Amino acid sequence: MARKTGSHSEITGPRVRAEAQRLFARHGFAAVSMRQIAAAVGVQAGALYLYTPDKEALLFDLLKSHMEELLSAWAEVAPQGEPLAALETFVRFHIRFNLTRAEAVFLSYMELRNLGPGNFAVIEGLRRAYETELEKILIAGRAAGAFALPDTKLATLAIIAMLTGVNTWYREGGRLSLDTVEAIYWDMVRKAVGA
Amino acid sequence: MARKTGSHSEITGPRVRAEAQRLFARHGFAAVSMRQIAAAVGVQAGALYLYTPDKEALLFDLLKSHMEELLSAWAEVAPQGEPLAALETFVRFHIRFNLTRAEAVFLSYMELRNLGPGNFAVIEGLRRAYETELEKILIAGRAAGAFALPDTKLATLAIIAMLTGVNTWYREGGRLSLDTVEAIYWDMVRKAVGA
DNA sequence: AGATTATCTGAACATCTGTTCAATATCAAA
DNA sequence: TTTGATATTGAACAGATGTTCAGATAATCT
Repeated sequence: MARKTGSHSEITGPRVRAEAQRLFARHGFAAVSMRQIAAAVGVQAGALYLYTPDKEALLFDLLKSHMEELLSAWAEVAPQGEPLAALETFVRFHIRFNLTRAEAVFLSYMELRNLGPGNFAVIEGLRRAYETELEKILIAGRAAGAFALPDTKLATLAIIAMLTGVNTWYREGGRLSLDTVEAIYWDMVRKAVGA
Repeated sequence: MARKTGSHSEITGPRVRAEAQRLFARHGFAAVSMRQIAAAVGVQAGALYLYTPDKEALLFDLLKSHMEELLSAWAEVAPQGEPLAALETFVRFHIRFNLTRAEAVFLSYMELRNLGPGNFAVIEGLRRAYETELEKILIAGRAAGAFALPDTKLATLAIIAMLTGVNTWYREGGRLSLDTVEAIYWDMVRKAVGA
């Protein structure tokens, strides 16, 4: 047996990444073997190396793609107007976007330590770029007198931590609708920044 | 070679737990082998099984001890008075306590998935008990008209996520003193709850 | 001093690890 | 229909994995 009927790299490649993301998120990077990923895809372990040079590169690829999609999704939505409206847009965007990609978000927070120094720096840079997007809003709002904040850097990290926390408990069909959750968090953030 | 001079279970036992915690936090539970832990303690792998029935039990022990110490440390500090003061006490306690035990906190958030269902339920129960401590304050404050909160459960989770986030960036000797950080976070929390 | 208990070694177990590669079957183009 | 590129297998590699246990040494008790 060798090449399988109907085999195409445009199909197998994405499936490898998808199964790897699912398994890494569920069990952790180190706890998942290449053979488990291969089995989930329906292929032998050796075939994975047509799609990644090694295991760490597979993780890095997932994290990098996620962060880039996060940044470009924000770029499409990012408002230019008044800081208060911009902050509300950010809060709702962050909650909604992260909930649709819970696995990738989980990985981005939990598996950074499995990256080598170079790869780590790349992901950290992308994360910092995202944080800067929020801080720009806070700085503008403070300059305009709309927000009362002792420290915009800390406020940035505090708000992002608070919003990302939604991922740990929100389940579709639960007690509160996504819209309600967004509204409640926006209410708390708005008050926290003194607006 | 067999028993070593000066060997005592009261010394080796704690060292096993300490090194395991250090290594698990640094590299992740699945990525650390029993032989690595043993080497860090200065002992052969087989000797670890005098102190734990298996690897998962070692992790469970660390998580359970941490959560119990967290709860009992809070019990010693927990104020009875007015909700606003109680909330400030909680905020400062959470930040300060968690920073002194960064490794254990990290483990408690990251390695839960490596526990079997029974052990998982125990830790989750302890975590919920801690969350309830905060929610009790929020409920009392809302009843007294001191806080304006649409949902105390969400506020509980939001506040804890925000405060725990400090662990990801705070470093001793950094830009801000611990006192300043506490004050800034307390300012944001106080405003967020509408007080 | 001798007997008992506590602590640790070192080898062994079966199985799993990431990765490489020659062989082979299918696909797409000429 | 032949040809070359593409996708996959399956075996192999050297080493690591969690765990057990008989044997050996040190500490402690009588």
